[in-house]
Amino acid sequence: MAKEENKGVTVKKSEDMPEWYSQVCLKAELADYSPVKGTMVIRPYGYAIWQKIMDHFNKVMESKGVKNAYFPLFIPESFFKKEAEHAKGFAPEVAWVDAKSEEGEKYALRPTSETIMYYSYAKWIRSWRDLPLRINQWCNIVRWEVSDCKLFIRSREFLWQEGHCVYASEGECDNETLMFLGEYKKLCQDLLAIPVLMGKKTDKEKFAGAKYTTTIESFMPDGKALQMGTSHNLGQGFAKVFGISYLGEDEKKHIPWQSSWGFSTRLIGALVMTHSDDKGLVLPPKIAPTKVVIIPIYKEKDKADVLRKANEVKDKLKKYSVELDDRDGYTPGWKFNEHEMKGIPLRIEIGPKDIENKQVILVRRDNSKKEAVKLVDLDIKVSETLLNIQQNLFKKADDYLSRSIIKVENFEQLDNTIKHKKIAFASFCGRVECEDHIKDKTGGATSRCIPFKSPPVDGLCVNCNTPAKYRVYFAKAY
RNA sequence: GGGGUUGUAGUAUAACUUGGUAGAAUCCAAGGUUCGGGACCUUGUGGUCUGAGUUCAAAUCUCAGCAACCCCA
Repeated sequence: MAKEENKGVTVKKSEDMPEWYSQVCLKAELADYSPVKGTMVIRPYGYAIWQKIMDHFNKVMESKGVKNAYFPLFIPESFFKKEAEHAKGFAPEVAWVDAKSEEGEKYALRPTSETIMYYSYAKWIRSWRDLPLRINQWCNIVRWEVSDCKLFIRSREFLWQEGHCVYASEGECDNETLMFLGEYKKLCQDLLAIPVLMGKKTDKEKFAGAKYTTTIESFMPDGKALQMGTSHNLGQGFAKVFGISYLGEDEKKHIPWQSSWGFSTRLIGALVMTHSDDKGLVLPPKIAPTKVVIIPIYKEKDKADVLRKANEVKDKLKKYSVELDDRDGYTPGWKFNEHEMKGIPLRIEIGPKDIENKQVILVRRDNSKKEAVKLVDLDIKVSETLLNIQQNLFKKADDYLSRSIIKVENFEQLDNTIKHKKIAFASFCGRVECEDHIKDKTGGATSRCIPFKSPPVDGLCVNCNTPAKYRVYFAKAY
């Protein structure tokens, strides 16, 4: 047990989640604050997680024919004005730079890159042979938030990927919009062990300028939903205003269809909130930069023997990204706590007793279970346990999500469900006025998504009692 | 957008009410003893968020700025 208040996380996740969350991010050395309000430093340990996410998704994109590229940070004001809905949607949070063009035109720092990219697309796309065009960029984004900021979850500058594709046909665009959303779901569930709800956004919540927006939503332990990624079918609106067209095989000019899709460093925030506990960060093995840490335990006379054996074990397990903590001057207990704070999935303790018994002690971060494992079985045991931790974390989160969804039949039930920090699954007509009203009356519940396989509608809208078009998940959200 | 709380070594704090030498801890550095769940001794480095004002004198009182956190929209 920690004796000093300032050593571990000093509040319980269940009692003060905002404070707990900040402490875990800071003390696990994922992130730090920076002097400009609403900005943050992603520290090496946090960035290592982002790199793992990038590695995973770069492979996915490569397999789908998406190329990485980079477009400028600065966007001319006139570009925003071309697509009215888009301009209106982003206007409140665009940051403008002081420097202007020689003609006096203002420049924005990109809040998203549709306009600057499609200017180029219009030059590059001439023929049906140029399609489909699939380009992604990894970059920083600036949205000058006025509401409260939170590490990873909401900051004025963040990192993301944005994919922008152009297709000859609507069908192809529809298919790939969904395909990329599906890849996001796989990333969240397989890599991050975070279950998600998948569906469409309502008209109120869709991306400014899109024909429709699809989304994956996760549900945090404090009862708030978190958008994990979105994929938009942009229709032909942007193509029209940016002059993107191609000559078809029929020798006629056509307007193409476009999609865009993105996820951000927010995923790291979701990762922290979903799995971690009162001892600090808990990382699913697949995303953990270090999966196994070895702690040697010795008195001075045993030191050489223990370290030799510890190095042998490290070598044997090197395919799991294993670290040997052989620092002098820290007791084993200190090291246990530190690596628990940083969420390393598996700990191996090796001391004189273990060497004698040809074994090591294996300790899981997710449930603290300790077990003696014979050296001959270690490789297979580590492999199995890492897999089991990954599955266990997903299952816990998935059970929580399932338990949190409450089917409601009227407004009173919806309101009650939101007050109890659950997700209400409600019949809904889809009108913006109704959604505004629900948000207002429930103290902030927004529609998270209309599931793709929405059950047959048999009821009336919870707000206006007209026949409902579909069922929608409502929850408060980050 | 509205309201509230807070800001003192790297961290977490004491002194603030009643203005008067910023003090213990921990971290960090050096040396020594330790080492199976946050060990200990000795020595050392390091601090009042920024800027104005009041005052002989400001960590303390006033104002503004900046930042963090919380609640509500």
